[in-house]
Amino acid sequence: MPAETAFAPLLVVILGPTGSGKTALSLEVAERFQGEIVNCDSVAMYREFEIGTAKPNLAERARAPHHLLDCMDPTSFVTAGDYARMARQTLDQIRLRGNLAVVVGGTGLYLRALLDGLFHGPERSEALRERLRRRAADRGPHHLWRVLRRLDLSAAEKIHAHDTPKLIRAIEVCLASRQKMTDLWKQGRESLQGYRIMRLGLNPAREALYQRINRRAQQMFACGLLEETRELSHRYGELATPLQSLGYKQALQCIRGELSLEAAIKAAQQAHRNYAKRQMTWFRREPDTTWFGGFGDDPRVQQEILNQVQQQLVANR
RNA sequence: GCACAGGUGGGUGAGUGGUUAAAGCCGACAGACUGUAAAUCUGUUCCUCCUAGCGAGGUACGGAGGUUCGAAUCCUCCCCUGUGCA
Repeated sequence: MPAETAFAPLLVVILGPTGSGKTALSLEVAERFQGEIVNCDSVAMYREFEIGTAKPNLAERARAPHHLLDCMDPTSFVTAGDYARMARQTLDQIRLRGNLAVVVGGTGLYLRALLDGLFHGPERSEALRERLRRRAADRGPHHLWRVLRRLDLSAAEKIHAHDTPKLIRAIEVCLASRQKMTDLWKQGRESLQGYRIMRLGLNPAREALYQRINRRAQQMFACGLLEETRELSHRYGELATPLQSLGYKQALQCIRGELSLEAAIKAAQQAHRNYAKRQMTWFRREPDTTWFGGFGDDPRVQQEILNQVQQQLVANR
């Protein structure tokens, strides 16, 4: 370990798929070591979205300070860049207070943006995107890909011709910066400095995870997800970003009469399961992660993790 | 009991004599991911073998026979399911 990081403060990162018990675990860690929790879940950042996001409830939030939770207006957009900036500021403040920062979340891109940084590229341009989308609509399915190939061949080789959002971002970067996106990538990223990062991964058995996800999604509907969705869609319009996400999307379809309640629950469960799987694909690549084959609310898993964090904190001194 | 309709791979559902191990969709599994990522996209998906290939063999469209060079597809009988009439 490099000398300058040997005495750097510890940063605990808890990652894992949805339903793996990250919240319960983070609370234990924060309580025990005077920690503050930094949310790293894209949808949980939006205010007023409660039931469908499985945010920590009020009693849970009282157990430790929480950050980047409930901090955005439902009509706003958050990007990975926004998140990384806010999270880094939050981390600085926690450090000044002498507390342990515990980053908890399931949004892989946000976590990477925070820890590794993003490349130095231009921000989104809504106008440009609108133009691209419109042109793509009447010029056929591979139009965007052909445009990108002309602007940045190696980017086009990496991005599949069907992957519209990534093609649009790449074209946007090339056009706005007047450089190839892949050239900008070569300039590197600004990774988070000054912390000893301890990544703890939760990886419960797939079958058990899916069962838990099914149960939880059903409970969300039983606890009033439909009512919450109805209210939020009235207030912010059906197009509000968080209303497009897991559970809310299906609830909205049910409200519109496109899905029966039973079908909506099934679809929501399915979407959550698929999401959990995608998260695992992402997190498996996360470097230097210590994996635990259980749920974060399992006392044995908690005990083991508490011990390991303890050891790291002692080693820090 | 009679009359129709139908039984296809994990599910759904095409296919009605031959490049059909069987479309498509879903699921499952695996993968990608550099500013809306709870998004978006890709691959594999009967079994066995290898020199790992538009490779070889074996099974497979309810069951048993049959017709045919060749059957998921045609014929016979049987077993199930749905609907209508008794």
